[in-house]
Amino acid sequence: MAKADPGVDAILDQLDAFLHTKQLKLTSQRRQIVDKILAMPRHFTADDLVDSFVGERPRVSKATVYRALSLLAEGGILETHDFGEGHRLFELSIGRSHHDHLCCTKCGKIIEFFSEEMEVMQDRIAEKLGFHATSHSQKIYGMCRDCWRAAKR
Amino acid sequence: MAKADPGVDAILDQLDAFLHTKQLKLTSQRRQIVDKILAMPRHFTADDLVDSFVGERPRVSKATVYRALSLLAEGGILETHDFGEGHRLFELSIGRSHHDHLCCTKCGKIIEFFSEEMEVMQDRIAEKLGFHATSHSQKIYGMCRDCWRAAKR
DNA sequence: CTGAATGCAAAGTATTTGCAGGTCT
DNA sequence: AGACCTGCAAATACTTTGCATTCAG
Repeated sequence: MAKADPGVDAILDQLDAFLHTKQLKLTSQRRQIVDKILAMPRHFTADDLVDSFVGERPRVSKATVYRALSLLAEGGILETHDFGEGHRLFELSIGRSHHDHLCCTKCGKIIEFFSEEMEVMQDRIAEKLGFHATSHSQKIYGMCRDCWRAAKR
Repeated sequence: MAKADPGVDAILDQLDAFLHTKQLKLTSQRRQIVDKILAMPRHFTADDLVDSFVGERPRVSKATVYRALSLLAEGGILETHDFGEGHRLFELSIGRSHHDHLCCTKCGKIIEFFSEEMEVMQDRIAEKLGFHATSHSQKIYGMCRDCWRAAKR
């Protein structure tokens, strides 16, 4: 299953390349994990991924999932987010352009956005402060349209 | 001790006001916690605060510290940050204007910055997406001047 | 073949909670 | 008096680790 998933090859290629640089191996479990990630919603937790293996034939253990997620993040295949809910969220970064997030504190909905102007401004600020920036994370918290409407009445 | 700390009264006032709105009480432990917070570095963890009570005469328990920190955050006296190290950092927000952070991924140093332009832009983005924004958090990760210099050679 | 990876369960962290007794207002 | 608070220890939630066995290159 998940044999024609768009991007699976590109991801495995990048993973393999990364693993080679660290003399690590592309195991069947790591392949399975990549497959599963493609079937996950945009943002998922380590536990979501672990759960997706319950009752599977070649089961992958929790420890392996956690270890793989760290590697994937280190290799730039996944990005991690912390929306302050006590656990990390992962998001596939390959084939997706950089973006930031609006988080509804009421219903938990997450909306993505991107602003070139903002990116430029961030670089300028970092530079001015003698900082060599490599990434950034920006979150705007509040209420989405629906929750706001519901709260106002 | 900590009797002439600048701001302690302002903070206790705001805390007391907040507690009243929720019919809660300003206990001696909560006062002690506020005192200790004033003696903490800019960013501190719940555990730092718990530790600051070891061997004190009227000791304050871990549970109480955690409960108080939640209240203080809820009342807008503290702000919480998550720099992805597995624990929350707290920061006094009273008497301090809003700001964002540059985080050095090498040495852990945190530099604050503020940009009016950026604030305006964030509001504009939220509005355009039908979002009622209440706060935001922006972090730029990278290397500070010193670490960058050390890494280049 | 050999170093790396896996599964399992146990160990850690960080934080929360139940409860009996103590304390503000 | 009565609602709220506290300390304690036990419970949670998430993540990491030790170790014997299995596997990829």
